[in-house]
Amino acid sequence: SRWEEEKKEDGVKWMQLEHRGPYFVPLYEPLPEDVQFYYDGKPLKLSLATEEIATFYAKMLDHEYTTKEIFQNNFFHDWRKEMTSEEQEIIKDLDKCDFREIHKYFVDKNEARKALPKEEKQKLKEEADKIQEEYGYCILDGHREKIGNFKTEPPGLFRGRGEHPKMGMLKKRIMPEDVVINCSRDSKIPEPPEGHKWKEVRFDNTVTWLASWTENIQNTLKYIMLNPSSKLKGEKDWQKYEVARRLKDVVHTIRAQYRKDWKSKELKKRQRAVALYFIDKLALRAGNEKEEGETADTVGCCSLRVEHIQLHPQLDGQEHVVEFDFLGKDSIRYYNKVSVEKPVFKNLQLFMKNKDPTEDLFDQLSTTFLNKHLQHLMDGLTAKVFRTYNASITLQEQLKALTNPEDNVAGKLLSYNRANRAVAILCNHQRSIPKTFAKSMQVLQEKIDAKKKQVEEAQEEVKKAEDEFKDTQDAKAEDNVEKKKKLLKRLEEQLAKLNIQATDKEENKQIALGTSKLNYLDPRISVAWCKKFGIPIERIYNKTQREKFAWAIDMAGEDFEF
DNA sequence: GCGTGCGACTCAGAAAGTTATCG
DNA sequence: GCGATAACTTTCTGAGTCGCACG
Repeated sequence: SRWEEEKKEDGVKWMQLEHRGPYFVPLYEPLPEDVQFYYDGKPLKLSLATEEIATFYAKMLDHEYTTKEIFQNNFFHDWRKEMTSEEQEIIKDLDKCDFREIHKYFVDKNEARKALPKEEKQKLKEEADKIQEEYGYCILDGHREKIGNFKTEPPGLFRGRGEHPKMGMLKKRIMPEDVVINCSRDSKIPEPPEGHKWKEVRFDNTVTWLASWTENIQNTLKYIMLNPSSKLKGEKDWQKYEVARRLKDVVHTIRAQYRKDWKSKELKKRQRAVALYFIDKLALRAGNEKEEGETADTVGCCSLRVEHIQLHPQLDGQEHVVEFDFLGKDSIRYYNKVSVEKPVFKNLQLFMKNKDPTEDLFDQLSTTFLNKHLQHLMDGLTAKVFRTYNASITLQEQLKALTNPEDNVAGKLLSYNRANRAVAILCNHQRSIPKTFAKSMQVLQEKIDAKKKQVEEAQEEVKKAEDEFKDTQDAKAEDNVEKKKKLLKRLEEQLAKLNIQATDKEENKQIALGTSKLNYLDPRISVAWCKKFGIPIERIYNKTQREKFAWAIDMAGEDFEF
């Protein structure tokens, strides 16, 4: 297929890479003289560095998390470290700090920017476009490719997800001296900003990143990489789905194997087999171990603790029910009650016996051990492949089951969304209910009611016209009947469309469809579905998505099978 | 060997920004 | 046709997975 002709040596990702380096966010601009910080009720002029950090906090005053003790303590600790000794002498209590004037200054500034005249906004946009044009692209093997994130992250206060122990810590400004540049030896090497140097320039074509730096909160690397529309990323994406398709061929064998292993004499094997069952059936993530105290307390399959499940021999008329309740990736809650096969239930009872709630459910198991086993079952198989496989196969099955060829485009799109939704539910992709949800739902309902009324009126009009025609039998009255019927039909269609909209909206209020669409669903399934039912591809993929999935749009015919 | 830390990559939802829609 | 608002899109950057080097 399309990429096979230019196979590279193992591990080599490119032959040529040229770019401008990262775009550095603007330096701090001091506050105007009349915007003041107050300590213990009295104005206090801060040093530049101290003031900058104060503005980070001031900007966040509206956020609920600035009220959290951990956030405040982390912030105050890091802030004090950057103060002059004089400032340290004075500023000893965060409660005596008054950032409100600074806060107001930024709120006003924001509004002023929004209220700018059209021409001014246009000018700003052109400036942004120019930066994008200059820094937003690279040359990779002769092709101009879009970069995903070409700007350094601005300094600020760290806010992790959930109950993160490091929330409020100071995220430092990235300087050229922190940045490692990666490009090809013979390319035009990016110039560091005036008066600065790069930390390092290297020429490593076994990696895909263009620049990297170490962030100071978790002490981990951050990268500048290509946009999903790039050939490099697209090829990788395609590979991912090909691995998942290979799993389809062997999944039955693997399922038979883990069923057998439920009865293994080795406890470790049993744990692996039960964990794999969860990963397969419930699309759980692998669940690597994490360093305690460094991140929020979240788990995946292998790191589940006894406290995260409850066993019910009987529940709501079902047998062997496992009740899951834990925080997964991004501290999103996973709550599910699942009826499992009896040996699984018995094994879980065994694994939980004589354990504290805080102990590991699968105490013998690690993701490394699990993945070694999977690798042995199929080349390239890891825990996450099950998520991709089950997501994609579910979409395909749901589309088959839900699409009614008789439906109009809106009806078919509802079916598509429902199939997509089934996957999002499987993968537990949630979002917070939009703030305006209740209100906009009410508005929609009112529209529906109004439309219903119109339909009823139109029905009566039709009847009246028909009666008149019966009486008069003249051509004009006949025309009128047709006219009224046409109107009725149009109104009925509008009503149906509104009802579909309302259904879709309600079903979707807490479900995030984007993640599965972008990362788990083989796009060729969707492309094939569109072709088969004559749905324009633009109706399911926007411009960005079409760019990312160009390979699939190119490749898949209407008879593509995952 | 083998566990452990780290590097490189994918995946994640919130928030900001832009466009479409509606009265 | 205009302004408010909702819907959609883009940006942002944190949080996972997983392989491998290293001691």
